[in-house]
This record gives sequence, C-alpha cells and structure tokens, in this order.
Amino acid sequence: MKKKKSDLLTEVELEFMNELWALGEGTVRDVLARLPEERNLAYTSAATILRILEQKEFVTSRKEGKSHVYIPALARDTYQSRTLRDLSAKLFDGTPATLVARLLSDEELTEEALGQIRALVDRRLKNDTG
Amino acid sequence: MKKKKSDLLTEVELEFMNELWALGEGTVRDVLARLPEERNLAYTSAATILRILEQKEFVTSRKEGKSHVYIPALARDTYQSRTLRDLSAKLFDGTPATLVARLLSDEELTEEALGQIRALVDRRLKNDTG
DNA sequence: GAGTAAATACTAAGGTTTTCGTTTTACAAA
DNA sequence: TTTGTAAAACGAAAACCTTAGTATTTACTC
Repeated sequence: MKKKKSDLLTEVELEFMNELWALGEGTVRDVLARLPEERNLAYTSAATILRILEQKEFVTSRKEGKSHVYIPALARDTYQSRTLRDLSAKLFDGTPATLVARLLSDEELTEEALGQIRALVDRRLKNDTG
Repeated sequence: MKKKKSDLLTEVELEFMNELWALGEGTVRDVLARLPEERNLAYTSAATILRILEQKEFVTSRKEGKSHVYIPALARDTYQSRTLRDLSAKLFDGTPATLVARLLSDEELTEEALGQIRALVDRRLKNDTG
C-alpha cells in the first residue's frame, strides 16, 4: 500500500486545467492558444503537460482525427473544494472560520465582494433549516 | 532582473513554519520534537530546512550558546492572507466570494463553523459603516 | 501505396525540493 | 591544553517538476 501522491495539481498543471475547464475540452493546440501571448511555451511542452495530466488521471482523452482531445476528469468545483480542505488543514488548523476571518480581514476586499459573501452565508443558513 | 521566487512556502517549509509559529521561536531540536512520532526525520534534515527558510528570509536566527534559535520573520496571519490571495487568483478567478461559496458548499461544514462564519461577516459589515 | 504535414512518444537537461551522511566548528570538562 | 560531545556547515543523492529537442507515428492527399 503505497499511499497516494498528493492529489493536488502543480503550478503548471493548474494553469492547464484552468484552460481546460474554461474550454470544456480541447486539444494541445486549443489549450496553447489560450495561454497569454508572453507565455511562449513550445508545443511539445504543452503536449507533455497534458500527457502527464492524463497519466495522473486529472484528464481523460479521446482520439479525434489525428489529435487527442483532452477532457477534465474532475470538475473545477470538486478541485476547488479539495484545495480548500487541504489549505484549511495545513494553514488554518482545520477551522474554516479562521480561513474566512483572514479573508475578510483583507483590506482590499471590495464592498461588493463583502455583500456577496454575506448573501452566500445567509442563503446557506436558510437552506439548512430542517 | 531574475527576482521571482514565488513568496510561497513549500510543503515541508510550511510544516516547519507551523511549528515555529506555535513555538514563537525555537532551535532545530525544538521543532523536531514537535513533529509527529512517525515523522522520523533526521536531525540534519531539519537543520537543512531551517537553514533554507533562513536563506529565503522566512525566518531569522540568533545564536544562543552553541545553538541557533530560529524566529519567524513573518506572522502567520500575513502568510495566511498571502496564500489566500494567491489561491483566489489562481483557482477562483480572483473573486473571493467564489472561494467562500465553495467553502460553504462543503457538506462536512459543521453548524458551529457556519455560525462562526456568519458572525464574522456580520461583524465585518458593522465595523465598515462610516 | 508513397509523400507530407501534423501530432504524439521518447528522452533528457536543468531546476527545485526533500532528505541525510560527512566534515567542521564551538563549547565544556578533565 | 587536550579531548569529548552536540550543533552547524557542506555537499550531494534521489525524487519530482518544467521545458523542449528529436524521433516516430498517424492520417490525409495524390
């Protein structure tokens, strides 16, 4: 029983997954096209990263013409939750309230964001009765 | 202008910083003693990690007897904020409300945690008027 | 079926992280 | 002053991440 490798994406893997999530699915070229101009990544590098993502089972692929089309194997939501749980455990003593407290204490938080957050909490509390 | 160097702690670095934050300050042996039994890390490994943390300026140190005492160079709060800003940018489209939404959607969130979060938001909103 | 353009597979270099053995240094005890 | 012990400094191996060049395969065209 070898225990799992961390379940979390590396920096570049996340960069690619974000594009795939935005696209729904896509080829190497599709993903590459979405990266910022100044990124200047070789086609083969992009192909390697997607191959690794497939190997790690973050994406699947199907053959279409001569290309592979890559499809996220987990939803962005799911990965967001996983990341937050991990972060909460490692840096916030496992108490999500501390995490929110820190987020709220950020000076740069806009009024709008604050309002949205309050609405979210209210809604969640309402739906919870029962 | 090579600069860069993401400002963020690696996995093991964070593990060590957490112990230093809890201790206030400490020697290699102090930190090592706080790690879980099964961690089984060699003294020299721990010393190396602290040396790296010092080199990256996450900690400072002073000499005391024959040992070095390591002191966090940034507060945990500060690092928590930094991490959340980074995560928000990379995985939540830069909108903290999305992050909170995901956090709230976690099934395992307790009633207590939920209440605490609401209280935090309320307090923040009150203090903001004016 | 052969040629060709595009895609994938293979491989590897260079960087960082994690780990620890060996050597050097500093303090203290005899 | 010599010697013993604990810590620090050094160096380096192993694992993993990022990038990309070269080789091979694929599928479409004539």
